[in-house]
Amino acid sequence: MATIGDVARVAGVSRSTVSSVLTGRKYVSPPTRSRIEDAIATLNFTVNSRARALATSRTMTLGLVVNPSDTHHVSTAALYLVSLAERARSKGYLLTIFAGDDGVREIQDAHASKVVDGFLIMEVREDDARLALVKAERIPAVAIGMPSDTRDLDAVDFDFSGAGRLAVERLHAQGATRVAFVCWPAELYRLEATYAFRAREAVETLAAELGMALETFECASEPREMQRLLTSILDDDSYNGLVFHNDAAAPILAELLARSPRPGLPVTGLCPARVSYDHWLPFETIDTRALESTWAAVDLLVDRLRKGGKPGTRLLLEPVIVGPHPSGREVR
Amino acid sequence: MATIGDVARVAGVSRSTVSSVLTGRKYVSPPTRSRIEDAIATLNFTVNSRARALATSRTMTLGLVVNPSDTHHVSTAALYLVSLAERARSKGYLLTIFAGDDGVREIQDAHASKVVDGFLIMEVREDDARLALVKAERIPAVAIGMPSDTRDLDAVDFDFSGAGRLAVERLHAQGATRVAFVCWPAELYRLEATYAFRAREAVETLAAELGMALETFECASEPREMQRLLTSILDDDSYNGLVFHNDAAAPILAELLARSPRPGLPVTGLCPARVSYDHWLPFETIDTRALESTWAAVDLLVDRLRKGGKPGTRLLLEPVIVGPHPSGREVR
DNA sequence: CTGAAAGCGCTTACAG
DNA sequence: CTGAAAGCGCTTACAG
Repeated sequence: MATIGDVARVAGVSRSTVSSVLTGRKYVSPPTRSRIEDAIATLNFTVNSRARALATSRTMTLGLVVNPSDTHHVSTAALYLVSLAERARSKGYLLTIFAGDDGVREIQDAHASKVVDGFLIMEVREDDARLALVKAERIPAVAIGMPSDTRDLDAVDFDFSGAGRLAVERLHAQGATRVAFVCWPAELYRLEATYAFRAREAVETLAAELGMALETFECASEPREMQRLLTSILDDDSYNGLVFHNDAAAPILAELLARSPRPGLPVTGLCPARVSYDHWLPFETIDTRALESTWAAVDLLVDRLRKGGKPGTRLLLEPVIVGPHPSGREVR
Repeated sequence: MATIGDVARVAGVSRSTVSSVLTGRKYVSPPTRSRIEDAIATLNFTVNSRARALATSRTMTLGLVVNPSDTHHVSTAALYLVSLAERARSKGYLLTIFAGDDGVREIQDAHASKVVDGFLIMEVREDDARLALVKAERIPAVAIGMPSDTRDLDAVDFDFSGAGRLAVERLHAQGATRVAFVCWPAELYRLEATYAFRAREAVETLAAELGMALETFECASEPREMQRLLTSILDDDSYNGLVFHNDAAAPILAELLARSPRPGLPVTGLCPARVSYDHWLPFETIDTRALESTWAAVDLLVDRLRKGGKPGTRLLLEPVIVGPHPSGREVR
């Protein structure tokens, strides 16, 4: 493998001059530059990223911190990993995955060993030790999720509160008075996963304000349980509205509604457009914009890394209604 | 951040001795060792991975090469990214994602810039330029998929041929004589994605041998198309058997069968147990063991990296029948 | 506009 | 058993 020294020799210049054209941080006269470029081409030279990382103390890679057990519920998040990597790459960064039960340890280790420049933290909780760590240690990071306290923290998320309210409004406008709210497993609310409890809070609060009778059903993660719960709700004629926030149960709800449609029951779902599309959900859905929010997080982190500055940006993506069957829309 | 020099000073030894305890490649007397360990603890020292990588010329990270457009079809693969990262980490490696339309370029660049030690190549095709590259350049890599020619190549996959045969046998044993075979979109066969065409070849060949009438239906990737195709097949009473190999269409088939069950129609599916479980597929399924095969690929690559040796290992995972509704089994 | 020198933080023969 | 020295392949002030 050719090194910068080889290039310098072939081009008849010093190593620093080669480095100058490589980094582009210094003016190099056109003739010298082109001699160097020729040498690079003939030697098929590529900068050694390890050496560069050591010299610059930047690795040009982002760490994605996920909790492997949470991913079980939020497996849609996994769908976006590849897109995240593409997004990062388009900005000159690589993406490496940190999946460990103890995210704090992962971040500490990775930061101490200087293996990445910053972190994207997924499946954020209201009281999240990982966020406390990055704040305290001033580790570059952005939260994908929205805890209440975002002082000194960069955070990006879909507006789950707004979406919860919008869902209730939609049903209210259709005359719903007795509404069932099917949501995630109880565990996620115990953990206070922000995407779960923000939506729930909004749904329950607005329903109360509007004088609607709302019943909340935490939905277990076993298909059998899901089916039992959903069947009992669909069979209960007293409901005239359903708010649905559980990506994992979406295919089963679609199945049940396909088996016995309930045209008189307005349903509004919250899930990524991709889920709505793949399962062809037969009801309107508020796109939780999973892809866009993770992209925005990448953009924000890269920006912070490049320009520095104090964290504290809070970015919330607006709810958008899609479907039923948004097959006309570009979805991935 | 403390460096190895700081540790050496505090412990009153040379930097090389510190390095010896860090790498564990040299004997260090217990007293010296414990002085060094104390110093490491009090200084909260962590090896700088960039410096180590430069010195050892190993990065301790694996590159996962995926094709972002294929992932659309094989989105289940994405489900396993996190697990792959965990598996790699358990062996001391990090995992970074390379998602680009031109996998060859990705690999070349990453290899030249020495950003990873080896590659896991997903969604392998029969005639795959990425594999040609790693063979020619002797780049450490393992294919997740099984091309016909595996000379000088490490390859791991689920036995899609065996599974195709098994599926046909199952239906044959149940007296099926006129069988519909629903498979992936035509595009995947044009590309000769090995998991797709191996299964298909096996299904078609064995059905012919057994004198069964088999009709193959390539299934588009739009839900609407899927539904149309599946409906027309289910409505056609002349079929008395169905082989189903299309993870993406699984939820829709489940939906249709839920709506109008066809107890007289034996169905055998090929898909990851996870898909069968999540969608609660109402028919038996041959688990394509996606998680296990990717794990095996990690293990093989790490082994190759550690022990060296000529590539040429060919590992095929045996088909296993699960379901219907394998809810009793541990699935992730 | 270009180059010589020092430095990034490790590891690894090589002496002793 | 331990240490001094060279080297991994870059970048970056600093001179000139």
